[in-house]
Parts: sequence; structure tokens; C-alpha cells
Amino acid sequence: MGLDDRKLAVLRAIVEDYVSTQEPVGSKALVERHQLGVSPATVRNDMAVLEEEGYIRQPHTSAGRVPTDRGYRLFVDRLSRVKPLSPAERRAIERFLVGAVDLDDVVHRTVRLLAQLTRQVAVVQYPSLARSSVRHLELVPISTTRLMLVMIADTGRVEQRLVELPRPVPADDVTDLRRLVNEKLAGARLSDTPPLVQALVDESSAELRPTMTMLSTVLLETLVERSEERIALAGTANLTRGGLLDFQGSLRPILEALEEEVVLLKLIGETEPSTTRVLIGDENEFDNLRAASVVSTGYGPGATIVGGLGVLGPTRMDYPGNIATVRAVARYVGELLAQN
Amino acid sequence: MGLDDRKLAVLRAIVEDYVSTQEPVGSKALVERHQLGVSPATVRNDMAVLEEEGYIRQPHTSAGRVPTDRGYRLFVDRLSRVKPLSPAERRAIERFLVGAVDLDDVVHRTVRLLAQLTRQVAVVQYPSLARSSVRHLELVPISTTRLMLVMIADTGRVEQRLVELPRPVPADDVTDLRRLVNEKLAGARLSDTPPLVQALVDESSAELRPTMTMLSTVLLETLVERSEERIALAGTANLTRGGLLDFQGSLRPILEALEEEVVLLKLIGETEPSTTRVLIGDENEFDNLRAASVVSTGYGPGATIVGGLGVLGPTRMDYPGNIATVRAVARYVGELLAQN
DNA sequence: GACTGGCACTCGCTACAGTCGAGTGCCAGG
DNA sequence: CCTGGCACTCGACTGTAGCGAGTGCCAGTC
Repeated sequence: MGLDDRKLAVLRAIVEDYVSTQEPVGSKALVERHQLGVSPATVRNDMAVLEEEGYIRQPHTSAGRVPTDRGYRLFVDRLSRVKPLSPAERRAIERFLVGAVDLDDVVHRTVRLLAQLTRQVAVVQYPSLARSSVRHLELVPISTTRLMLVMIADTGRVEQRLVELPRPVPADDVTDLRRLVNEKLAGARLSDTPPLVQALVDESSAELRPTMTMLSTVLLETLVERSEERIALAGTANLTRGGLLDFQGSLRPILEALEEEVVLLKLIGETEPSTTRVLIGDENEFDNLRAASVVSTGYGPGATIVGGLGVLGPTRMDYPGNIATVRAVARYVGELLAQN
Repeated sequence: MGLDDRKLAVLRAIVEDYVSTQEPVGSKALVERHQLGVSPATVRNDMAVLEEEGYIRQPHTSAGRVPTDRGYRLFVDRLSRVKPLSPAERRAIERFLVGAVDLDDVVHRTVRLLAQLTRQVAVVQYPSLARSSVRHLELVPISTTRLMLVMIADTGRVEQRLVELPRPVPADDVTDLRRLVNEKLAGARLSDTPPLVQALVDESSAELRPTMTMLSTVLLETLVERSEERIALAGTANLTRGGLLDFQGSLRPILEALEEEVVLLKLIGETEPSTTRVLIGDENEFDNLRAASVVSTGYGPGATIVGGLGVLGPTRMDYPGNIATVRAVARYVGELLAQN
């Protein structure tokens, strides 16, 4: 495809200028602001080639050039180094995350931090239940025919569900149930629990069986089927930066997409181990987000990954900076989780 | 102030037309669409008076009239009847809320329902801890020096916190602690707990005292001080309806306000018993929301109120409709909570 | 063959003038 | 007190013209 070093440098310069000024960049401005060592005319020739190859385009005939999604992709893959964080940013991360008292707190602080540092919309997935193990199951009698099932996962997540019992169950039986359930399930990965739950029913005494059966369905629902992923969001106000230029004038589709947990999960939840993923413009599968880019990564204690986090913004975003920030925050959160 | 019936009818007509068409309304259009029984010229005279009194204004000299915040206020207080809900809406409410399995589920469904029915931004406050009583406290050993404290409130809310212990505590002691704590606190309103917690420390054996002291601080934090209010939000995409006319062109301040839990709580959380509150434009205390109106009410099982819910939208909103919907949804949610 | 300076051209943006029409305020008459 | 009529205002829209940023191309130079 014949892109020599200088053409790549031109592309890089176009991306950088456009990201920072938000205006189409012309050949003259380019040579003035970057040391390309050639004249505007030469740059124009290079730009013609870049345009032919689909890396940049002209909004109007007599305007400067703007990177295409493909151009950003090339930039991210080959032309940018991850920016090291400034000491101020490192300090901000630590200051923000120190003192979190529980998982909710950690997630909320993280999502706000990300939004603030990147000035984009931030998304943080709670540690996925599918990747958690059962730490403890608690049964709390609410009335004679109602139990509250509380599941505490090793990732810190706590899920509760109400269990309607087929008939009144004495307190001693509840104690038995609690013991049985914990003996069988504590320590198991949530994804491995279905056969164990079945075994619980099979092995229980005739007396407890009806209650255990009822309990088991709720257990399965809580642990596996309804396996609720939770999501925290912050910084939507950042979408309005850059006037109405980004997102071709309408925030509507973006806001709609952000309300769909399913969409967000697809965007940030499916990260391969320890990779930072960048989705640019129409690379992502949702029509509503064709004008947006997403930078996401997985996080978790140590090397394991329990959830995803990331930021969403206009395709015209500071990729190197955002990638660096997302990675750094994910690492800090991982360390925080490892301590607990 | 000399507003006779016809002038009020004119104001009502202006509000209704403006809300539905979103365009300044002129005298001619008014007499055509409403049976006022007088000529445009007469209506113009009335409008001149209404303008003098501050109920309507002209965006430009040669344009129609638009209601002011004060005009909406008069409309809401004296000129509108609450619209009865359509059967379709009633059905939608029931269909939406039936089958909720826990509090989170109820709140999420409610907020989505509200957003969908009113086509505005919906806000639902979780049942306030301050208005809840302790149903049960659970202590779950995480390691020898760490406990997970889980508090289950009668409103269905479940809060958890990690407790760092000053020294290892054997399992039997945890059982004792659990019993002591529950004996003392179960059934108490959260706001009444501080002296009880103090009593727990004072009465505990020398052996348990250090642990109990540590536990008590976390208890107080969880139950009272950090008494976290939680909020669910939906329908932000509705802010983009009506182009950029509403909110004078910028969603920014609105989105910023919606990210502040404190702001939302002030808006919907401070409702006097069983009243529906309407805040119009600059009646609310936040500068960011001067272009917005809020309709909110309290909800709870039976006659008690445990939290607030409401909608937020442009001052140009369908007040009668939204008031009716907010009330109806609050009533349904109250019934749902009463069942549990 | 690669780069450069020069030049004609395109086209969006802004300013300005002119027209149109919705809507008003006022007034005289019923 | 209401009404029809009338002059007036002023925003919205249209068309024209000039400006200027930016381009593509070409002939000339190293």
C-alpha cells in the first residue's frame, strides 16, 4: 500500500492536531506545527495518497483533512506510544481510591475517577459473578415462610434474594439448611454450582427435601441464571464537551445505548485477558455508537480478571492518553481488590 | 390582580398549546383551536395583561407568547385537573412491576417504567435507611481478623461492610457477637440505634470488648453516618427530545446535576407525606436546573413513606399527565412493598 | 524520481439587502 | 367591554457577493 515513513508521520500529525483542535487540518498548518522538513505541496501529495487509501477524508472540498475510523485505527496500532501518566495523575488515582470501604465504594470511586481523568464517559463492570466463587451463603428468616438468601462472593459482591417456602420451617431446620448449603457450595466457582445444588436436593432428608427444593431453584437463579452483571456509569456530562460537533449533533443514540446494560457489557465486558481493547467508530457492533470509540480493559486481583472497565467518547479522542489512564486505573483497582 | 375567568382560560390554552406544539402561540391560533368565544383582538388584550403580570412572555417582538415559570405555576395550581390514567397505562404499570424478585429489581423496573410512561428522566430513591428498621444483622467470618457485616432492613435494603478486627476472634465469639447485636438492635429504627450500639459496648464482657468496640464503629457508620442513600436513574435519552429547544441548547448543566446524588436527593427525597410536589424552573435551588421542572412524590408500604420518586424534564412538560403517572406509579410501588 | 513554488479553482462562511408573514398594539366604532 | 381594521415590528428566509482556507496540478529544480 506504499505508505512510507513520512506519510505515516503526516497521518500522525493530522490525528494529533485534529484531536487537539477539533478542526480539519490543512497542509500549511501541518508543516508549521510539525517538523516534517518538507513543503506544504509535498504534504498535499501525501495527503492525497492517504485519502485514496481511506485513512483521511475531506468534510468539504475546500476544507482540511480529518482522520477516518481507519485512520485512527492505524494511528492506534502503529503510530502512537502509550503516554506515561503524569505524577499528578498517579497521585490522583491513589488519593481517589484510598479509603474505599466496600465493593460498592470501590466501584463508584473508580468510575468517577476514570470519568474525571479522561474527561469521557466512564464505565465499570462490577466483578462478574460468573468469575466469582462462593464465600458464604447466609439464610435469614424473615417470617416463618420466608427466608432471605444472602450470597457473599469472594470478589466482594453480595447478592440477596427472597425465598418463599412451601411451608413453615422451624429455626433449627434453617440452621441445618445453612450448614448443608455452605458445606456443599462454599468455595465453589459460581459456574460450577448447578450439579452441586442438584446434589444438595438429592442428598437431603425427606423432611427437608421440599424446602431444599424450593431453595435450590432460587439458588440457581441467584447464582447462575439471573447472574446479574452490574454496571456503574459516570461522566455523561462529558459527552457535551466539544459542542455538538462530535456525535454529529445528536447525543440521543449515545444516551440510549448507555442505558442498555447489555450494550455496555458487550463493550467492556468481553475483554481478553490483560489486553487493552480499542473499538473505533463503526468497529463496534451497535449502530447507535458508530460515532463513538471505546477503550476498555479487564481488571482483577493479581493476574485473574473479574470484570471490565473503560471509557467511551467521540472517535476524536486522545487515544494514547486514555489507554494509559484506563490501564493504570485497572491496575490500581486490581491491587486494591487483591488486598481484600 | 384582576385575572378574570377568561384570562385564566387564555393562559390555560396557551400552556396547553405550547406544551404540545413547542412553538410560541399567537392570538389567532388560540381562538381557532379553543372555543374562547371572543375575537383574536380581545385575546390580545388579555395576553397583554397576562404578560404584564408575568405569566407569559414574548421571545421576540413579532412572535407568539410563551408561558413563564410563574405561568406554569398558576396553571399547575389552579388550572389543571390531574388527568386520569388511560387503561393502557394502568396495564403497563401492572405488567411492568409484576414479577419483581427483590428490591433492586423493583427499583430498576420502576425507574424504567416511569421513564417510559412520562418520556422524561425518571429518578427513584431506594427506601431510605433513615426510615428503615433493622430486621437482622449478620456477621460472616471472612478470615480470622475480618468479618463481613450484613444488615438487612425491613424495607428490603441490604447493606454490607467489611470489619477489620483488632485481633483474631474465634468462631464461637462471632456467634456470641451475632446474638448480642441482634438482641439489641433487631427491630430498632436505624435512627434510634446509636445509644443502643453504645450500650452494646458498655455491656459486653471484658473479653469481647475490643472486638465489640471495633464492630460498633462500623455499625454506626453503616447504620447512621454513612447512611447511604441510593438512587436509580433512567431515561436520560429523553432529554434530547424536542431538539435543542428545551434547556436553551445545552444539556450539559442538566447532565451534571443528574450525576450528583446529593442534588437528586434534594429534588425527590424531601417530600412531605403523601403530597405530590412540583418544582418549576427556577423554583428549585440548583442553578443547573433552572430550565427544568421536577414532579415528585413519596412512596412506601401503606401510608408510611420510605423514599421518593419522580421525573425531571423541561419546564415545557405535560404537568397533569406527569403528575398522574408519578402518583399512580408511587401507589403501585407502595402496594408492592406492602406485600413483602 | 522526489520535492517545490506557483497558480487557478472550489466552496463553505459571513455579511448584507430585500421580501414575507406572523403577530402585535392601538384606536375608533358598535 | 368587545371587535374589526390598520400600521408596525421583527425574525425567518432567500439571494448575492466577497473572502479566504485549502486544494490539485503543473512546470521547474535538485
